Amino acid sequence: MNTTAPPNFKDHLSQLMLLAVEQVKSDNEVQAGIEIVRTRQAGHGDYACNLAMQLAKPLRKSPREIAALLIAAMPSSPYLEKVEIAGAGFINFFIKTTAKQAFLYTVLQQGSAFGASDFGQNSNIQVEFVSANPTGPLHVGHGRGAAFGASLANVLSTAGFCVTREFYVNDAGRQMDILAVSTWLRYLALNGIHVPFPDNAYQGEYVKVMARLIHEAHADRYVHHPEKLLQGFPASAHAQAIDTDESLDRLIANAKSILGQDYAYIHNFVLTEQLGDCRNDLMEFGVTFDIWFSEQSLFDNGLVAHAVHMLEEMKFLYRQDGAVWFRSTEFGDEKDRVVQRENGQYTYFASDIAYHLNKFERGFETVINIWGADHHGYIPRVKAALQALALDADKLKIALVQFAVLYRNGKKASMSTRSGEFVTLRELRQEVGNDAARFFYVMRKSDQHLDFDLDLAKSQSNENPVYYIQYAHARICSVLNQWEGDIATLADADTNLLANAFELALLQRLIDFPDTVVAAAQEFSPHLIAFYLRELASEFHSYYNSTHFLVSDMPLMEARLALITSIRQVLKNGLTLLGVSAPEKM
RNA sequence: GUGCCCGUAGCUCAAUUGGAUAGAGCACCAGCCUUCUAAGCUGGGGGUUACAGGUUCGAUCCCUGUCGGGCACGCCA
Repeated sequence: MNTTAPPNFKDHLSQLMLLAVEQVKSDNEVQAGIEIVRTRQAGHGDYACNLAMQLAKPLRKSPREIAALLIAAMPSSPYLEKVEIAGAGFINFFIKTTAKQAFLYTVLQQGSAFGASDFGQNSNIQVEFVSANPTGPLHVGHGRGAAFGASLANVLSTAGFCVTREFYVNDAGRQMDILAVSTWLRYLALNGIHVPFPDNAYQGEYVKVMARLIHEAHADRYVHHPEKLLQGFPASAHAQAIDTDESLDRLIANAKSILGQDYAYIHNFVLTEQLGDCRNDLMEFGVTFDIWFSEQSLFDNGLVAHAVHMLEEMKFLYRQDGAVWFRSTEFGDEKDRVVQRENGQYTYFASDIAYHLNKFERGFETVINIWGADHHGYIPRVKAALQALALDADKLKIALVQFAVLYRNGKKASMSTRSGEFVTLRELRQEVGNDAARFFYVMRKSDQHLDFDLDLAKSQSNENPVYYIQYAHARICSVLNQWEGDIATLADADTNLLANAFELALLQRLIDFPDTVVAAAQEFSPHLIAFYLRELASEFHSYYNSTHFLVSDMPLMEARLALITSIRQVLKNGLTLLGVSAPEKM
C-alpha cells in the first residue's frame, strides 16, 4: 500500500519550520511570520520558505547560514524527499512523489467537501452585497456585485467562516417616494388624467406595468383630486419646467396629502413588486440571501434616532445652518457630514450609521460591504462613524467592484440607444446564459474594470473559458461512462502507478486547491478560483491528449481513473464556488 | 482644482501582496482526428512592467515627482 499524505502539505511544512525556528532563534523575541509558498520552477522543489532571509537582520547572520541552522533544527518528515538551500537563502522543500500520489485518497474520500478548511475558524462574517434600490430592475452593474458577492461568500464559507449573506433594502427615503409617485402618475394617465410627467421621475416601462396592475385590480379607486397635484407650482411651470428636485419634492408632498392613507398602499405595492422582481432575478442567477434587512425597520425601531443620540452624547454632533452635522473630520474624513437635514429628516448616512452599528451589535467579527467603486468616497465617513461609536473600524472591510462594460461586435453596448436605460441583468442572462455571466463577472480582479465581451460569452468555441472548463468535466464524465465501473472501487487503486509528467503535475494541482480557496478568501479574490480552474482544465486536456485512460492494464487503468475522477470532483467543487454548473454532457 | 484607484506582450488580463528566469488566453504562423467528445492538443515569435529618481540582499509591488486614464467630491441614495 501507499504511504500516507498529510491533510495539507503547506500546513505541515509550516509546522516543521515553526519547530525549527524555536530552536534557532535566541531568547530575545524575534518576530517573523512563517510563509510557505509554492515554487514557480521545478528546480526549486515544490514549496519554498524565505524565513532565513527575514531572520538575517535580527539574528545578524547570513541568510544561508540561518537556513542551514533551520534545516538542521527541523524535525524529520516522512513526506519529504529532501530540503535544499538555494539562491540568496531560500529553503526549498521537495515532496516525496509517493506522498503526492497518496493525496489522491484524500480527494476521493472528501469528495464534495474537498477544498474546505478551518482557516476561518468558524468566526462570524457578514457579506452584504447587491443592496440595490428597489426602484427598478437590476442592471449589469448590479450583476457583477451579485456574482462577486455570492462567489466570495461561497469561498469564505468553504474556507471555514460562518457566513451570513445579507441584502440591505433601501425601502425608506426619497427614491422610493419618487417611484411611488411615478407609478401613480402613470396610473392616473390610465384613468384619462394627464399630468405632465417629470423627466427626473422613473421613466421605465416597468413603471407603466405596475400602474396597469393597480388599474386592473382597483380601477379608479386611487384617483383622488388630481387637480390639487400641481398646487404650489407657478402657473407657467405646468407645461415643462417641473423637473427640478424641488418641484419633484413638492409633487411627492402633494401626492402624499391627496392620497392620505392610500399613499401607503401605492408605496407598499411598488416596493413589494420591485423587491419581488429583484429577488426572483437573483434567485434565477443562483444568488440567495439569508437576510433581507429593511432600512425602514431602522426608523420604525428607533435605531436611527438611537445611533444619532449616541453620537450626540459623545459630543460628535453640532448644529449649523439648521442641520445637524457629524464631526467626521476628527476621524480623517474630508469634511463633516449632515446626519439630520434642516427639515428634520435624517439623511441616508444617518440610517447607514445605525445599520452598521446594528451589524456589529449582532456580533459579526468581520463585516464585508461590497460596493460599486463609485461609492469609494463614502468609505471614510462610515469608518469615521464606527470609530466615533468606539467600534473597531478595521473589522469593516469594503470590497469595491468596478463597473462592467459590455462589448458587442467590439463596440461598447452597456447603454441601450433609446432612452439611455441600462441593459438589465435579466437581458444579459437571457443573452449569454447564467453560467457564462457568473464566470465572466468574476474572472477579473473585482477592483478592475471589466470588459464583458458578449460575443465571447455566447460563443460555443475554444475561445470561451467557461466552456473550456466545463468541457473538461464533461469529457471525464464521458470516459467514466464508457468504463461502466463502480467509482467507489477506485478508492483501492494503486496510485503509485501515476508517474508520468502529466500525472505528477495534476496531482500537485489538486493538492493546491484548498490553498487556493484560502488565498481567495483571504484576499477577497474569487478570480483566483477562475484562474485555478483554467489551469486545472488545461492540464487535464493535455493529459487527455497524451495518455489513454481505458487501457487493458487493469491496475494502471484504475489508477488513471482515480486521478481523473478526482479532477472531475475538483472541477465541480470549484465551479460550484463560482455558481457555474458542471454539465456531464456537452 | 482636491482625494482615491489604475497604467504589465498587438488585445483582454495574471503574477502566491517585497522573492528566484514577469506568466496565461485571444489574435498571428506551422502541425495533430480509422483510437476514451477536435468546444481538444503540440510547437513558434512576441516585454526597458508608462517615464525619471529613491528605499534594500532583492521592486511589477513600497516612497517622491512627471505623463496618461477612470471615479468621487449634495442637507441624493
